Amino acid sequence: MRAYRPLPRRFYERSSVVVARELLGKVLVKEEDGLILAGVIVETEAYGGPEDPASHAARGRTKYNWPLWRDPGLAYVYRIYGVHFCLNVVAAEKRGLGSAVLIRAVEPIEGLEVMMRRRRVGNPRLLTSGPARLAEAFGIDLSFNGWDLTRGEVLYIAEGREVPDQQVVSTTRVGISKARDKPWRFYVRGNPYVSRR
DNA sequence: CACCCGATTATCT
DNA sequence: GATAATCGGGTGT
Repeated sequence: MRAYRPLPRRFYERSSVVVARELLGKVLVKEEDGLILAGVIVETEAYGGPEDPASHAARGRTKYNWPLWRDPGLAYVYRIYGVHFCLNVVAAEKRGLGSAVLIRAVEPIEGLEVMMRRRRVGNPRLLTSGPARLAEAFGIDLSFNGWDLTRGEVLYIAEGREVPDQQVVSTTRVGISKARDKPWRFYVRGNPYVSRR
């Protein structure tokens, strides 16, 4: 019996805004040769298709963003500022719409020692409280671009705990210059691993 | 080819 | 608060 149950593809076959909200409380899992890393998703952001100027889909298809136009449930990993990686999961009512959800923060629950070694920090709060921080802690790089997160192998997202609406905060997205009015960032109120800003 | 900007973070002052 | 890290993608000469 598996420790974590991967979310089925149909979970991701909804609008990215709905999926971003529903991903709160789910578990990001990485399995590397028996080593297990896991963290509860506590912060996400929804990005639309080409009609959302803040989305990478607005650039049209490029060498790296091709997963955005493939099946919901695939990972879209990109390099940012030349030095970091960020993890998205493709989410849309149907294939080809270009929308996705950025995983911005998780609360680490398994594999803390390995994460601390990779991140070279002692304070647990600095391990995974930001999209590039969690990518480094989990060892996520461009080799996972296009990875199918529904297969339950190596890197996937699993069932977790329900987060009641009362604990969910919706605000505008972080770090963008276009379409700044959309309230498509979601996080768990009071969780210490939510990224600061 | 040159230049600018970016879904970020660590490390200064 | 300011800056460097320096890759991917867009734009303009």
